[in-house]
Amino acid sequence: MQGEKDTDHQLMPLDSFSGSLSTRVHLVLKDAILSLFYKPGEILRKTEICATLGVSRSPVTEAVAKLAAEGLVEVVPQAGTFVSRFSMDDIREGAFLREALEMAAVEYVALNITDQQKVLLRRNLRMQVALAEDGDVEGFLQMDADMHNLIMSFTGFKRLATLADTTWTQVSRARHLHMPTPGRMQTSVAEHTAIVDAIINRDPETAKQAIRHHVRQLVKYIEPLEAERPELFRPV
Amino acid sequence: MQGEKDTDHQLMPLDSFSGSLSTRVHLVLKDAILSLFYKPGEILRKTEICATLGVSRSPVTEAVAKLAAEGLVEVVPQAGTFVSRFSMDDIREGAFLREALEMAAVEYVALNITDQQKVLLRRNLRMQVALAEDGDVEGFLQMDADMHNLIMSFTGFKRLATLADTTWTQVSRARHLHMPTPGRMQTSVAEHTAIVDAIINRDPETAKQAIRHHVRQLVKYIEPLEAERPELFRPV
DNA sequence: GCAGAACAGCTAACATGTTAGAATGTAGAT
DNA sequence: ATCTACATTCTAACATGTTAGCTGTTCTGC
Repeated sequence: MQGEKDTDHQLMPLDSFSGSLSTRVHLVLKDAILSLFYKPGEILRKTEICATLGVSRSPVTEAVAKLAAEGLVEVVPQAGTFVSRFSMDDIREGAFLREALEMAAVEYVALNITDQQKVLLRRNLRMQVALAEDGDVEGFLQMDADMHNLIMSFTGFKRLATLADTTWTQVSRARHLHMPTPGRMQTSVAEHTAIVDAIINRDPETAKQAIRHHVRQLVKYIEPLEAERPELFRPV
Repeated sequence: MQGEKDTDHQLMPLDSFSGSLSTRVHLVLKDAILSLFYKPGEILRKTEICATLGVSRSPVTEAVAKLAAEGLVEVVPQAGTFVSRFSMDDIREGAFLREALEMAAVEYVALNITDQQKVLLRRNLRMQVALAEDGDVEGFLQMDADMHNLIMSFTGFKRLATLADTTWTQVSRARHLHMPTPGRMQTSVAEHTAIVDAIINRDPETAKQAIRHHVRQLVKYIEPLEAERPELFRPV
C-alpha cells in the first residue's frame, strides 16, 4: 500500500494549461507536487513522466529545473530528482519572506490607494463574508488568494506578486496537509477585514501590523504538523 | 564601430568558476551582462557562445533560462534571446523588493544579534573606514557587499541572501554605468555606520529606517542615468 | 557473520539532430 | 516609388543519442 497513489489526485492533462510545452509540464508537475500526488521524499522519474505526458525529456528537464529553483524538488547530480520533504525551517523562511513582502506592499498601497481600488477591496471582502457564511471552503480560499493578489497588483510592481507566491510555495504545500479547522474561516475574515480597513483608512502602520499578525497566524496552524506527520518532514 | 566590444571587458574563462558546466556558463554570461560586455538590446547568439566556450547547446540553453528568470535577458520564442534593456520601473521594483527584504532582515537581526556577530559587524565597518580613507573603490564595494551578506546570514535563513541578490541584480547592473562619485564612499560609510549602530544597540526601528534611507539613496544616484544614456533604456 | 571490492542498473548531464515559427530581404506587381 | 507575396535564413523549442557518476546489490575474502 505504501507506493500507491491517492485515487482522488492525479496528473492534470497537459492541455489544461497554455504556453510552451515546458511551461505546461512545469504547471502539471507543480500541481501534482502541491496536491501531494507526488509525495515528499519520492523520486521523480523523468522517463515515466515523459511516457505519461507523451513528451520528450527536454521540456520535462526544463520544467524540473524550474521546480528545483522553487525548492519543490531536489536534484542530486547523476543520481535522481526527489520531491522535497517539508522542512519547518523552509516553511518559517517562506513565511518570513512573505511577511516582509506583504508588509512592504500594504504600506505602499495604504499610502497610494485610489478610490477605484478601495471599491475592489471592499467588494472582495463582502464576497469573503458571504462565502464564509455559506461554508464554501474552496470559494473562500480563492477569494483569499484573490485579495492578496489584488493588494500586490495595486503596487504596480509586476514581479512582486509572482515572487511572493514563490516564497509562499512551501507554506502553501503544507496547508494542503490539514483539514480546514472549524471557525478558521471566520477568524480569517476578521483578520482580512482589519487589513483592508487599515489600508482604506490610509493607515500604513496598522495595516502592516495586521498583515504581520495574519501571516504569523497561518504559521501557527502549520507548526503542529511536524509532530503529526513526521515522515513528510526532513529528518533533523 | 557600432558592433564592437569594449577591449577592457571580455568573457571570463569557464574554469574561473566551479560546479556543473551549465552553472559555470551561467556565471560567465551573467558576469558578461553585468559588466556590459553584452550591451542592453543586443542579441545573444547561442551558437557563438557555444563556439567561444567550447560547449554544446544544452548547458548554454540551461544557463540562458536562468538568466531569463533573473530578468537579465528576454527570450522571444522562435526569434532570439536579447539582453534586457534597463527599465527604470524594473530598477525601482528591484529597490522596493530589496528594501522590503533588508528591512525585515535588520529588524530580525537587531532583535536577535549575538556578541560574536557584533564583533564581525564592527570589524567589517572598520575595514570599510580604512578602505574609504585609502580611496580603494574595489575593496570598499567588496566590503559593502560583505556587510549586507553578513546581516542576511545572521538571520539564519538560507535563501534570503540569494533572493535579495537576485532582486538587486537590475540595480547592480545600472550601478556599473556611472563613475564612482567623489565623496560617495564617505557618505556610504556614514550610512552603514548608522545601520550597524542601530543593530548593535538592538534598536530595530532605527535600523529599519537607516537601511531604508540607504537603499533609497542608491536609487537616487541611478535615476539621472535614464536621461544620460537613453539608448540603454527600454523605450517607453 | 561481516567488511569491502566489483558489478549492474539507475540517473542527470551533456551532445547533437530535427522541426517549426519569426524576421528579413527581394523580386514582382501595381 | 510602394506595397505585397515569397523564399531565405535566422532562431528557440523539442526530440533523441551518449557519457559519466552515483547507488544498491552481490560476490568475495577473512
